Amino acid sequence: MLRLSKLTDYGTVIMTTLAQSDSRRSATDLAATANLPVDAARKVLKDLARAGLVQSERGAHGGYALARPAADISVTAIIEAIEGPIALTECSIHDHRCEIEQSCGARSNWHLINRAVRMALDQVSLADMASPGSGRIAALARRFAPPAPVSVPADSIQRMTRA
Amino acid sequence: MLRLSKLTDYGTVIMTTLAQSDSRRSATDLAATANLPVDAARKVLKDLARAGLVQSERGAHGGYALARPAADISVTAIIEAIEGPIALTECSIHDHRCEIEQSCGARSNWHLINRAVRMALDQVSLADMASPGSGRIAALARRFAPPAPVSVPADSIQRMTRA
DNA sequence: TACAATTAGGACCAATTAAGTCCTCTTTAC
DNA sequence: GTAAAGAGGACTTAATTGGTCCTAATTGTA
Repeated sequence: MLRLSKLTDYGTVIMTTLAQSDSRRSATDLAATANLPVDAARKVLKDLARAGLVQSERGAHGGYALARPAADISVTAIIEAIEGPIALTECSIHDHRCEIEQSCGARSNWHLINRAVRMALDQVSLADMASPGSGRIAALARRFAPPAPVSVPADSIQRMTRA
Repeated sequence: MLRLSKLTDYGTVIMTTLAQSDSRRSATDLAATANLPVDAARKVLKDLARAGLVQSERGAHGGYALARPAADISVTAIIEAIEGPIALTECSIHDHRCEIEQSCGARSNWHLINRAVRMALDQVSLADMASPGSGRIAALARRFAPPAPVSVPADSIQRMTRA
């Protein structure tokens, strides 16, 4: 569906909450603040810790804190920590696992499209997510808009039907 | 998983095949050319027809053809024809269907991030997909690369931990 | 007119994936 | 020693996807 999993969504919310805290927070505490199911929050935090995005401390008074400044954590990093590498199609990462690979003219393009999407996500940092009014994300969206008019000029249209 | 469904993938392959044909092709024929399961191809073609991306003709010698020039069909259109609107998160399209909506600081940003991704996809046309050597997609990927150095300059990092 | 080739529109089932729980173990402060 | 916390993973249920199949409607041709 080209949709992030719910856990990933939770992940961004939790990270945003963490970015706005100045001390270590427990999973329970974070879940309560962010209004998330506790067990799910725990699971997500474990993933984030494994990926090195948050630092965990065990034991009484333990909890989680960002492992580095929010500006240094991209949305991509959060997504990939929870659901693995971004890959719009099977062939955008693994080669040779697709049966039609030979006959498929689209493959090399998927690599590139995947990269474009990944870069879009790469350029949004947790700091951007956590400061709604900053306008940096809006600026990014603007930068990605088509350079010229939205639709291709009619005389440049090359019909793909070939002889 | 942030992955397109297999049917969508088939859709792009089928459309690519169609873009390279100069006459109407039957579902069976297209499936054979593209090396896809026939039933799946049929299903995809029905979706594409409903969305107005291909024109169908019933009866003997019926089949499918692109409804407009390949340069006028975006990858977004193909994706949305098969799996509905692009929405990275629940809240990127529907408002009010998420329980944590009030408390969630990330929502407004997801709208914008979603838009950025959508625009990336918007700018790839079927004509681009169908001509592997054109370099237009590579150019797009380049345009989306971060403007300055990849990592934010250290002195501009604003720690999100607040008092 | 009958028939064969096609698309239209779903229904159905099996396999996979995601979401949500729960359990046990380890670590640490008090 | 005990309670609070994270680590790691198993398990169950629900949702989604992928693949198949069936029946109707349409159209060219013998």
